[in-house]
Amino acid sequence: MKKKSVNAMEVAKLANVSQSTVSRVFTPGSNVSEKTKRKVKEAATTLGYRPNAFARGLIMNKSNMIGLAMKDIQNPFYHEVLGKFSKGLREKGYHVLFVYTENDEIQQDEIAQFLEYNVEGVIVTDAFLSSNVVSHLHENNIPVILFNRYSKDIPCHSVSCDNYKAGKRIGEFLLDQGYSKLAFITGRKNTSTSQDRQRGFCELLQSKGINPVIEEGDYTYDGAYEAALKLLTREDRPEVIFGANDITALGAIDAAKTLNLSIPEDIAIVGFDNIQMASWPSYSLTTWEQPVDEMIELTINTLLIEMDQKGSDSKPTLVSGRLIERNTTKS
Amino acid sequence: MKKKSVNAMEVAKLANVSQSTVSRVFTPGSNVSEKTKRKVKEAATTLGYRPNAFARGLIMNKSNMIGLAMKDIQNPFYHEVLGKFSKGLREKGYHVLFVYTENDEIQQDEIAQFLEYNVEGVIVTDAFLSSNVVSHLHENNIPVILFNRYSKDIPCHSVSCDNYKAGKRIGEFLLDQGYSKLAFITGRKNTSTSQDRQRGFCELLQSKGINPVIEEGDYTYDGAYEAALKLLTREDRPEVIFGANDITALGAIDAAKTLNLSIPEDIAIVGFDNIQMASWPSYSLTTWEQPVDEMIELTINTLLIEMDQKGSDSKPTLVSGRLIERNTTKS
DNA sequence: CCCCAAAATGCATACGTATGCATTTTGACG
DNA sequence: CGTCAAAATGCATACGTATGCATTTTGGGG
Repeated sequence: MKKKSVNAMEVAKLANVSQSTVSRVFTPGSNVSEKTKRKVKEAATTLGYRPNAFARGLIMNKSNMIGLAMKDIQNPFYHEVLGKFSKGLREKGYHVLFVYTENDEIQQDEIAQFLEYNVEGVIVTDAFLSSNVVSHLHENNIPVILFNRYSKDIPCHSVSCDNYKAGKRIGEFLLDQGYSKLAFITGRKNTSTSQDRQRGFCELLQSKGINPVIEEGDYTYDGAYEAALKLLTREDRPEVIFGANDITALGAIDAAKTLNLSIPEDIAIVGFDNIQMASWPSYSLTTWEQPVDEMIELTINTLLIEMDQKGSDSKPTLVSGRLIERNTTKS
Repeated sequence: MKKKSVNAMEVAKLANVSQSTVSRVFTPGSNVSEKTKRKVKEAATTLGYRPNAFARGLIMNKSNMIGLAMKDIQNPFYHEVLGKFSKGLREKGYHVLFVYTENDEIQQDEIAQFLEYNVEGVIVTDAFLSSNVVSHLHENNIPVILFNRYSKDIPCHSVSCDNYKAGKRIGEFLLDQGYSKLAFITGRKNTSTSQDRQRGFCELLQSKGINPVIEEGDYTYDGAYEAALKLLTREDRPEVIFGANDITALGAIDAAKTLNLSIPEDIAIVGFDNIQMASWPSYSLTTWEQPVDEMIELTINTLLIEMDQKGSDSKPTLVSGRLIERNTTKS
């Protein structure tokens, strides 16, 4: 069985034109008469011809691919995000080269794929970049954008929720509800998301003279469960736990249930992300909704602009979101 | 700012060799002396050279890419699967071209991407292919494999859990526990997974003279919640609900909780997939574990074999899995 | 019917790599 | 040191497409 690579030449022969003309038919905005365009398209369909993306990419120095890196984590939030990125990018004519990374930090050899395949941009969600990886990409004129992460040490664009403000707003909300003993379960400590939510939350409380208890989590259900158990068995039990994300909050809910505490009477709980599960009756979690669609759109647009005019100043983009009140806080 | 495409020629000049030699250095198994290999690699590092995958793919007619198609669904099971595929394929030297589809059936224009980029194989999870799409791929010598799906109308390989046997086994188990009034909530009716689980379950029960109640779901939490409400408010309430997957079962659990039924005393519930959430204390769901790692490995290996020697007979591969007993069934 | 600008098309080349074949280098042995 | 097979390297070309430039065709006005 032979390799049947139907190429532009064969189409050209069948349509009695030159290979150039075939190429032009498949290049929008070229000068081709309607008549030959029809003729060529017909021939192409007959032979089942499709332009070879490799040859095209080689000569045009354009791959139409975007690299998408994502870390292994049990958070449905990112599954949703992945789908929306894929859809949004396709609408703009780009394809997704996907890399799943197991390390906290994107490694050189994972970037290597992106470079070899000439991706035109890279989106990183839920993972880090060391600054030399970023500069490695920048040297090759490939813009990078962090989704839901940022770092001031690393010169690249980012789009995320204004976690600091959201943390403050949540603190404010909880004080308004009359709570005075509050706790926070962190995510992985080295993530900007966790840090900012904590900082906003704590600063607001401290400005009112309240010092929240901090317990360390890692954005996983199990980690949060353990952390919540510690908090809930303190002699001085908090009245509210704010979890760094929804999964964390769900872990805390289950820990409370295990201890036969009732929610929100004995312990109130607040999460962050508004994943689908947060609305399930078993949990009905009060949480912060990130405007995912807006964030995705911003990310894609920022990246496309950056691909056009390389080297604009990198700056973090922040969106706000809003509080979703459900039944894990008193109303 | 110029396009700085460091190519093999520049490396060759720096290392005082020919471009051919540079190419050979980056082609495993070629004849190159150790000395020049070192010299070239050093020059390559200095210049930051990476072989251009497009040029390489063009001449070798080999893209080292696998197309992965996945449908939009709120099932964490597939998130896990995606990660493992990505990892497994990379270990074999392949990259992932990712396509998220919103339709039940993979469309021609989604396949088009795969063809243009010369993917060497296609993995489809949780979605369908019409037979003309499959033949379209086969015409181009691209093997396709269905993960967790199959169809006897469509001539292509597949790897899935033996859902029929598992359904039987679950029926058997529940009868052993002494239940006699059983119900099943389907997934999307047109999926082989849902059909087979239902068929195995029902056939076993019917062989014992029991007719389970069937309620229609769609593999979503909300659909299952509604379906379970219907079942649980029947005058003749079932003792057990078997949900076509874990998400379905979780929806059923929450419906039961909403009605203040206790689990498993008033109503027992069984799921399928053993997603992480099934083990969370709030649910602690009895379910069927699919041997995901084994399935992934089988899928990848089958695909690679098929890529080597095209055109072997397509046959479904089945694996078994096992029952995980937790607290939603009496022990 | 002719003329000429504009539109359409063809020709030739370039993109960066792999590889068959020719040529040179290596190194073991006589 | 000479010989010669094997190893290493270089040369030239091909992969399939896009595009600048040259050439041909088109069509409208005189």
